[in-house]
This record gives sequence, structure tokens and C-alpha cells, in this order.
Amino acid sequence: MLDTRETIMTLARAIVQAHGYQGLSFRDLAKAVGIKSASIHYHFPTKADLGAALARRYGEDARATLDGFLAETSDPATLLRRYVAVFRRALENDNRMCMCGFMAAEHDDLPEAVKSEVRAFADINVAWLAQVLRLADPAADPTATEKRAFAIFAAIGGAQLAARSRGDIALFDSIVESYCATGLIPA
Amino acid sequence: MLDTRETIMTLARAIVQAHGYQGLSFRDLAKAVGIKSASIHYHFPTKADLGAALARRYGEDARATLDGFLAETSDPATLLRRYVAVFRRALENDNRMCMCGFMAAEHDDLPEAVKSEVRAFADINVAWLAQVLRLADPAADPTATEKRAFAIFAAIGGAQLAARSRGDIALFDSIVESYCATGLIPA
DNA sequence: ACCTGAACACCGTTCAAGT
DNA sequence: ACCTGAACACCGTTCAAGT
Repeated sequence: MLDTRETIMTLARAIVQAHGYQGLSFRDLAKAVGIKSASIHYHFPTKADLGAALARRYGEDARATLDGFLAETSDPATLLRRYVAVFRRALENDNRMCMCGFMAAEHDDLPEAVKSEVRAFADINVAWLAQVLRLADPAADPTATEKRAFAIFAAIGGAQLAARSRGDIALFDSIVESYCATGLIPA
Repeated sequence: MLDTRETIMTLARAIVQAHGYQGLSFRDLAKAVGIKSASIHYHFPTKADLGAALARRYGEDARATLDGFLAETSDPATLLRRYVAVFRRALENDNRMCMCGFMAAEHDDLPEAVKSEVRAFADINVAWLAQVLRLADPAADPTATEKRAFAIFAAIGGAQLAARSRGDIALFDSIVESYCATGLIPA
């Protein structure tokens, strides 16, 4: 038996991962929750409040998941494989995509509070990737490592977007294989 | 003095590159054109018709641009630099992005006729990139070359998305530099 | 051939009213 | 504390009516 507020957030996340922030309708969301659309506003006064809460929680969950990986192993290749698997899982879940990736496209129509959480999500990912890259090559230049981490983050997001547009998970795998083969993602 | 239909398409393209297909409003578009929203429907009966026309034209224009590059040089490094510059130009234009990249995210809410044009746009890009990769390495396995072309297309789209989310063109340049340094994009 | 105003069911938001 | 119905200005779409 979940809190109404938690139910709203869980269902809203799934909607945004499929339809974006612009595609999130309070009426549809309310229907899914089983209350009226005006009641959503009791828990989240505006759509901006809901969007910011969703993006913040998304980042917190990502951080927990990624730190969980680091607690289990310090083998860079394993860690990167698990990282890629997280993005694959979104596609497996009815061809959904990273919520903040979708929001990145919607940047111009995002309230400022949502924009800053989307930025924070990217920061969490890049910081974790940089940490893993340092495990693989501790002697590397820190600035170059950070750049490389951002490149991996961006490339995996692009692979997810390309695969989503065709509804083809095999394409995601194929693109990631190329990233590994060319050396963007270290094996 | 442009055709009304052409004016609609030009202004609509700029809107979709900034706000997506979902963010394209007939009322806003009509205001920009200088007619009433009901009049847009005379030229494009439904939003799906307009969206499909936009995506098709976008692909035709891309093909013309890319073939123009090939007519001027057959140096792979130069061609790839020009290809990257096309995506950079969208960001330079008020932080806009590739129209079909945005539409890829909106996949679930796209009419079928628009979806197929988005797919066709990707095909045009991948075919051109594969052609350039063959210039660089004619002996390479054709299947691997095609995979590599798709990886480059996806990665550049991801770089554009990441840079857009921060409104930071320097980040786009930095990510592309990493793609070149790691060997994903051949120099 | 091209445009318009008015209507329809939708959207986020507000608010007075319920329990 | 939590929910609701009704209203507001918005959305794409339709259509009869204008020129």
C-alpha cells in the first residue's frame, strides 16, 4: 500500500520516460493514480514542482544504483558493462529512454528548477564514469579523463536515442559494440 | 516573396528543432506566419501531414548538403569534419538540435507517417557516413563499416543532446574531440 | 484557391467547497 | 489532510461561411 505521493511519482516517471515532460498530462496521470487531476496539485502545486521532484529522484536513484555497482566490484570492464546495461534496461521496458535524456531535448520548455536537476543527473553520471576510468588508468590526465567520461555518457545516450527511434534493442547493442571496438569504451 | 506553404514549413522546422513535434502549436505557428490557425489546415490537413512533410524535407535537404560535400572533396577527414559542423550549426542557431533527433525521443507520440520519415533520415545519414568510411578504408568489412557508421551517427546525436542540455557548444566540441582521440571518428 | 470564426474535446491551473 | 467540480485560457481539429 503506497503513499499517494509516491504512486504519483512512480507513474509519472514511467510516463515521462515514454512521452517526455511535455507529454506528461495531469489528467492522464490522475486517471492512472485513480484520483482527479486537481488532486495532483495538492501534492505538487505545479507541473514544474512535479518535474523537478522527478528529475531529482531520478538522479538520487541513479547514484544509489551506480554506487551499488562500485561496492560489488572495482573491475572497470565489469562496471562499464553494468552501466551500459542500465540504459539497455530502459529500452527493454517498452522502448523507454533515460528520463533526463528526454528532458535534455526538451530543454527550451523546461522550468529552471527542472533544468538544474537534469544538469545534476548528468554530473552524477559523468563523475561516476570518471571514477571508473581512473580505476582503469590511474595515471591518466584528470582533465582528459573527465572529457572522456562525458563522451561516454553522451555516446550511450545517443545509442539509446537511435535504438528507440527504430524500436530496435539489437541496434543499441550493435552501436555499443562499435564504441568498445573503436576504443571509446575501454574493454 | 515566399509561398505561404513554404513559409509554414520554414517556420515550423525552426519551432520543431527547438520545441519538438509535441511543442509545435498551430496557433503559435499561425501567428508567426501571419494567418489564422485554421488556415494552416488548408495547406496541411492534419499535424501529422505537416510533421511528415517536415521530416521528409529535412532528409532531402540533408542528402543535398552531404552530397554537396562529396562533390567537393573525397578526403574522409575533411568530410567528417564538415559532417560534424552541420550538427554544430544547429547548436549555434539558438541552441537548436537535429529535428529528427528530437523526433526520435518523441517516437511514441509520432504518427506512423512521421516515424517512417525519421527512420529515412537516419538511413540517409548512415549511408553517407558508410560511404565516407569506405573512402578511408576500402578494404574494411562492409557490415562492420555500416555498424561503425551508425555508431558515429548516434554518438554525434548524443553529443548534440548533451551540449544542448547545458547550452554549451564547447561541450559539443570537447565530446567530439574525445570521439576523435579514442578513434571512434577516424582522423 | 485561400482564409476565417465558431465550435468541440482536450491541456495546466486556480479556487471555493466538500469530507 | 486530502480530494473534488467548475471555471479559465490554452491545444488540434472540423466545418460552414466568406472572398
